Amino acid sequence: MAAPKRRAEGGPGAADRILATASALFYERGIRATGVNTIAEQSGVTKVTLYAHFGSKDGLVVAHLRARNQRWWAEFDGHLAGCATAEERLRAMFEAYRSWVLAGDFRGCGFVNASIELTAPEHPGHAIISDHKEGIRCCLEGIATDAGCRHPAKAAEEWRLLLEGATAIASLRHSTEPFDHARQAALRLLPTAHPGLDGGPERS
Amino acid sequence: MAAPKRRAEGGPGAADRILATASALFYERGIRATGVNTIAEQSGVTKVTLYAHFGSKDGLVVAHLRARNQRWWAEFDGHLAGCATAEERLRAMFEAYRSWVLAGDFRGCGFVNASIELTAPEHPGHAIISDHKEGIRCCLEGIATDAGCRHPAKAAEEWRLLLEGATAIASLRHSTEPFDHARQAALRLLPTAHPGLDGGPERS
DNA sequence: TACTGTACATACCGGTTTGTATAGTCGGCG
DNA sequence: CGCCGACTATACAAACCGGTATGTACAGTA
Repeated sequence: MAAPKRRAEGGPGAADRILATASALFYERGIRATGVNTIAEQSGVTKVTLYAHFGSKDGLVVAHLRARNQRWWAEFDGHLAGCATAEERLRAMFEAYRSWVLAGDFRGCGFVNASIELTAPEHPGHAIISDHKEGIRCCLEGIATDAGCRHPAKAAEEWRLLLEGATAIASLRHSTEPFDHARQAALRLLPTAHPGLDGGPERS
Repeated sequence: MAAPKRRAEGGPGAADRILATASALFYERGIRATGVNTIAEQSGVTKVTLYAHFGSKDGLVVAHLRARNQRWWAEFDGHLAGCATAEERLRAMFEAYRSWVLAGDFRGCGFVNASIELTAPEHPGHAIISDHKEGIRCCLEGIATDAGCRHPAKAAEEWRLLLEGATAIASLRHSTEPFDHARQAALRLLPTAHPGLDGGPERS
């Protein structure tokens, strides 16, 4: 058995164990590729218990996305803590992603992956995914504002594209390089070098 | 019946019909979410015929990726034809992606989506996906060279991140805006404004 | 005429999917 | 003590998965 059938004193309860294994498997193998049977087995729990806690597989998927979002921001705040200037925070942002690749279990953005797998557009998971991405954009806009950009929203939008693109390419090549390139490009777009111009002449 | 059982005179053969429907369904609904039964039905063909032509579902997936790659480059060449300068070609690149969203059936990059769904790292599809992405990078590097960049490879890498990120975000929001932002950022990174400097001061 | 290639129809294989029904076991608490 | 909530074990349903076996119909060709 992978886990004790009966909750060890002080150990995590069934619901926590289920959510933890589901979160891991959904990210590592994909949502569709992971069956509820496997999740139940791996968490040392019966399917009945799983359904008593989460109602359906979709319910478990939603719980997984919520939990992942929380974990993401917790880890992220840790990376950004102690950054004084806006540029430092921008660097930390890319560095956070970079270290994520090094952690080993990197398989791209779990939210983007989920949104691809969740074909039904009305799936409640999509709202969580949108919120997550909007949160990142918002965070970047704060950095742009603090950096004195004239158009912070625009800068944030461009940085987020670099971040997102680097995540996609890093996932394909299993490399940290894309984040180095993305960081360099982002800093070059940072208007510190060209104050009041958002990084350069206005072109479209 | 969706299609005539027997090949109409001059119409596409069974293999072509199978590949066409499979390609459409794999992209629109996802690979795992599309069963061979559905593909056979939709193309007006029996499963036996499908297996006679493609051997297995994986074989069909590979054929789909190959076909999609060919179609992609064909359409792409059309967009780039008639562009004189390097900047025009760069603009056309983003414009091609933009018009793709407008076409209606946009659901992100089919190759990135496939690579997420094809969990097994040894799946032959991954090689096709890598080739596709490398082809784009190569195309961008050509543009960067023609534009007189000192480090064309670097510029190409950055542009591709913008392109890839815009595709991901556009897929989430079903909007053409990401490509506008990406194009603007790419042009700002273009060294035309700062010849010999690859778009600005060297920062890292 | 005889053969070959292509596609047909039908039925089946073992396995997996999500989800449920039923009955039993255990620990803690009033 | 009795009860309740959390959990287990087993079994099942109904659909679907990729893939195969058997046999037939028809067009073209040597």
